[in-house]
Amino acid sequence: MKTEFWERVYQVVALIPYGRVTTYGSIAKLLGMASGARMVGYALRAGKDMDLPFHRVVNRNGELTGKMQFPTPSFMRELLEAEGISFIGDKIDMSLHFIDAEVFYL
DNA sequence: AGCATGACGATCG
DNA sequence: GCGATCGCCATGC
Repeated sequence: MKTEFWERVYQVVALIPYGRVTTYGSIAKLLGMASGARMVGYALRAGKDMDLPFHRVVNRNGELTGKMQFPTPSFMRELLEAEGISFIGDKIDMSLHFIDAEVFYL
């Protein structure tokens, strides 16, 4: 990786609990970039070849905005449903599965 | 150095 | 509730 910021993003993603999801903004804030949510997504895209649960990171609205980056657009959702995550239409039921990055990252 | 781009987020009409 | 806009800031050309 080129920046430490990216490494930290990966570390946080790796700690997301099974069956839970967090947001780009939450991670960005945790890393000191409250308004750098885009950078988080950028970092994930750059490291999509790593073994990390990127599918557990969604935008604030629970949308799988990164599904296009997976082999197939439906793959991301399949992984999430396999973890017991429920959907409302095409979005994740945030009230049940969202967990702020600050909660699990120590 | 300048400009366009992006797995976002908040606001506004 | 939805689309248009703007702000954010690292990357890449």
